[in-house]
Amino acid sequence: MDIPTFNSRDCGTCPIRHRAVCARCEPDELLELDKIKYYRNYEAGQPVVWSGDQLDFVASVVTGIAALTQTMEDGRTQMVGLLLPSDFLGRPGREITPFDVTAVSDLTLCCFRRRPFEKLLSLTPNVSQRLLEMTLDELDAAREWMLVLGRKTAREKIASLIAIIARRESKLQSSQAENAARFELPLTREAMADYLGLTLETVSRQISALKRDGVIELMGNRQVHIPDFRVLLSETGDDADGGMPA
Amino acid sequence: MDIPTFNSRDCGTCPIRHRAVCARCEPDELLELDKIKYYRNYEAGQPVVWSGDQLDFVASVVTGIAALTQTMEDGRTQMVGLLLPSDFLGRPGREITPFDVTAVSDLTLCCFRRRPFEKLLSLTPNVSQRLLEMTLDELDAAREWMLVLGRKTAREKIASLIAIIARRESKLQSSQAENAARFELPLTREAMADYLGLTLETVSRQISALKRDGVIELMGNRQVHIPDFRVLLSETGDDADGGMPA
DNA sequence: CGATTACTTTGATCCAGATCAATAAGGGAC
DNA sequence: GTCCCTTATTGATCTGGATCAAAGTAATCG
Repeated sequence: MDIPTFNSRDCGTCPIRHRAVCARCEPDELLELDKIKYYRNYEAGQPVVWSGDQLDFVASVVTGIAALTQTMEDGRTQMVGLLLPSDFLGRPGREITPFDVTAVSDLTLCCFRRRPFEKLLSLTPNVSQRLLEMTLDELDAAREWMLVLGRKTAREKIASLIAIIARRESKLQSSQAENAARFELPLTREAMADYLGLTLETVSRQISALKRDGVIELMGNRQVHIPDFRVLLSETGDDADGGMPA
Repeated sequence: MDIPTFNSRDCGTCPIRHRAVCARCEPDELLELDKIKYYRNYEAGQPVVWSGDQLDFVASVVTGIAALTQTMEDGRTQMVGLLLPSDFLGRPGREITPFDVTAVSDLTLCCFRRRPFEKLLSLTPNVSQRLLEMTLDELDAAREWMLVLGRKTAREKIASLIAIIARRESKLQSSQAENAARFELPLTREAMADYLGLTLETVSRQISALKRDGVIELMGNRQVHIPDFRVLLSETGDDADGGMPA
């Protein structure tokens, strides 16, 4: 993950300008992007949009975490996506969001008004290629997650979720000296349950079990320490090699 | 879903040229696409690629059905995607497939060698926009499916699967005069189980139950008749309005 | 045509995770 | 500090779907 520093300040804040785009865009493409860009902030728990509502912008996550959830007629809910920094939200060519979007932690979005963004897309192959890449990544992650939902046991689900978060978090601080890691769990037990297709009681029980078995250590409810990452991975049920991008 | 007939024969066979692309492409972009295009055929059951293998082409489905599946260390498998005609397979910018691709029925793919296709992508905004659209559709479908896997009961899962297939099939023949439909189930019980995160016994039991309750009628094992589509939908657990694209 | 093989249905039992219910532990605000 | 409220843990019981086991039904092939 090399971040070319065409313009270091902006590259750090707007994922659509990150990497690929920055490296290859013409300066005036970037100017165009900047002209229609603005930031929005949400507090933890606050809704971004409801399913069925108009979403008049597309955005990418700068900091914080957003959840995509779907709700059934009788109120059962399933989280169908977890947007971490640099993930993309919304889609060009569609006005309506098919799921609820909620800020799970304090959240900053880098937004682009839809119309100008779409226009820009049709003119600049690099921007749309970058967007395609991001979308394909999210699709891979979604499919990875289907395996988790469809076939894993409760214990494996918890281990998988912790592994994914650990990987994303420690990628940011990239301080994973060896096989240990330490980070903050950004989700409540309920949110985890919602993501994993479990109940919050089961989540709690399995976390306790992993703690008891020495796979993870908890300081308070959120601060996690993983003494040996390989042990955690062996609990996910995944293939030793290929497992888990996201 | 209007299919503009820029060139009716080709539009019917190559989904990447369908719709959006056909309507907006310059003739020479289409020529470029045609130059690097070729067809491949697979028999039902035959593998297209294995997880981890090189995939030196990208493709879209012309006829038949392909399944994307992932396998866990201990052999548990989960289908993570079902590619129906016009769906896209493979991704520009990545050589390796992260899941097994198998022909579920006899299958024809419209293939493009990777390199020339990527080059074309970077030059023609319309083609990459079209591809982006298709990818976003698949992403939506994947997320829809996460709800099915995470929160639905076995009966609801079966009803959802039948509803999705019915919608895709009858879209093709668009002969759904009123609320009835009749079509071929293209999957074995085992493949359904694999997609739904169930066992084949449970699939069989639930299909029998839906038959007993008059929601569906079977002639042989594969031919399905749905007397009233709305009854089937009420069994999916989805919201009356917003439910199930894909 | 019967034989072999693959697919499907149905039955009996078991167990992982849901559900119901209570208690404990943080974490602000005052 | 105490009170209130949200989040988390733990226990007891129940149940939907898995698992194990056995027929039943098509399809394919010599």
